[in-house]
Amino acid sequence: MMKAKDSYHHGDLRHGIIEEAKIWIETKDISSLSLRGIARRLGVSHNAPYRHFADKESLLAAIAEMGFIKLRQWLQQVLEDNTLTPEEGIKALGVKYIEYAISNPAYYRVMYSAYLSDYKKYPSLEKAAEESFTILIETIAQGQQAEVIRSGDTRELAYVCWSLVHGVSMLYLDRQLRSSEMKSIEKLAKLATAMMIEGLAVKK
Amino acid sequence: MMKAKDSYHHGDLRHGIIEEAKIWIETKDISSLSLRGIARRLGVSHNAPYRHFADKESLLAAIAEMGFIKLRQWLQQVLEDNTLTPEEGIKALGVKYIEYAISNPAYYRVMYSAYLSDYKKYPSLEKAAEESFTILIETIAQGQQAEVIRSGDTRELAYVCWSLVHGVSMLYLDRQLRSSEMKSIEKLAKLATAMMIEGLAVKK
DNA sequence: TGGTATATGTTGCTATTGTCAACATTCATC
DNA sequence: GATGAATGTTGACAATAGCAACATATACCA
Repeated sequence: MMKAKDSYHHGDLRHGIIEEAKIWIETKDISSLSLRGIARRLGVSHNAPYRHFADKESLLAAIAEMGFIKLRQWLQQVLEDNTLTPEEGIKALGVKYIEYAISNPAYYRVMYSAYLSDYKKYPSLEKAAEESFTILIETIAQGQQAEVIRSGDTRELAYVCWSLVHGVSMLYLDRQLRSSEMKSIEKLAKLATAMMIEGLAVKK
Repeated sequence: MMKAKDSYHHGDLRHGIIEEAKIWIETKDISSLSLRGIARRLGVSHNAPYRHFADKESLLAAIAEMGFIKLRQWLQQVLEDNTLTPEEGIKALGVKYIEYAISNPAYYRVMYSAYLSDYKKYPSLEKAAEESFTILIETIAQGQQAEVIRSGDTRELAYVCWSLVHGVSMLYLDRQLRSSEMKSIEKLAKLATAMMIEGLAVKK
């Protein structure tokens, strides 16, 4: 199924639309994204995208879903290193999470933008989001079993961790962190996760 | 300057627009917000809002600015209690911040939505945002002077705290925290700030 | 091989929106 | 009471989302 130029059919329009949307969001911004604009860039009629996405929100949902799947893959990489202690694992997950957001701004913006009002309308998106979150939950649970992470509602602890790395990511992407510190976003990520671990640790 | 019904002039249209926009964002969502819709609801011509706001983004900027001013007021209330230790103060600030976000979803959404692409276009907004952040910075600095908060770049520590409470707030507003836990958002806020304090504390 | 259902793309249309320009009315001030 | 400024209105234009009807290519089957 090759892309055939000048042919009636595009070849892989669905994929092309998603890629173009990602570029748009990265270079311009998400609020100006338009299906017609994307169609224009792809040299396709203004209604062609509707053969692949029910509406604009469905396109965003598809992108978000891919974003969560990719996020999970990134986080999974961290777990492949079996030499890490539970604390190191959680810290590494946090840093990796922030790295992901920064490296994939378009994905991350769509995943957590208010443009996707109702997650529940897209079950596969919800599933992908939950699956990436599961990695964090399980890692924390392991730490609790090893008695290096404080006991208590695992999901709640995971929410706190998630909130922290999500906050860092969003503030960074929204350019709320002063430019001088932008260079040291990695440093901030490490500081944040290090502090998080201290809050997670069992009291001695 | 009373609101005069059936008169040519509205009375206080600027204020009315902002209030109506807030209601819209709370009941519907920010992406569907339209100036014409607001004008319609206020029984005013579709272009009347342009006498008060240069464009749609300017309206959002005005709302965001008010949001930051109000946030600062909320946080300031915490500081008025002189009996708090630095740690308690920081914890209370964090909880108050989250309470603010939850109690004022429309404000908070606008303050941190991607719809306001360029903060720098609105200097007074930037100033209001920085001023509310200053409260956190100064409180942490005091804790450092009292040697109960770890030393290091104060602004960076403040960024971590801000990220955490921002993350909790955004995830809550975006309904990413499971409904069963939604009731206990206050509990989550307390847990998060308590963990944060442990990460901030000086090592013993 | 040829024919047909289906997937994919196009054209044309309507309703809505943001925003501009020109005009109307009221208010505030001298 | 007159006049300039503030505020509101009317009418226009371009862009957009999304629907319906139509066109073309593709896949699959007899």
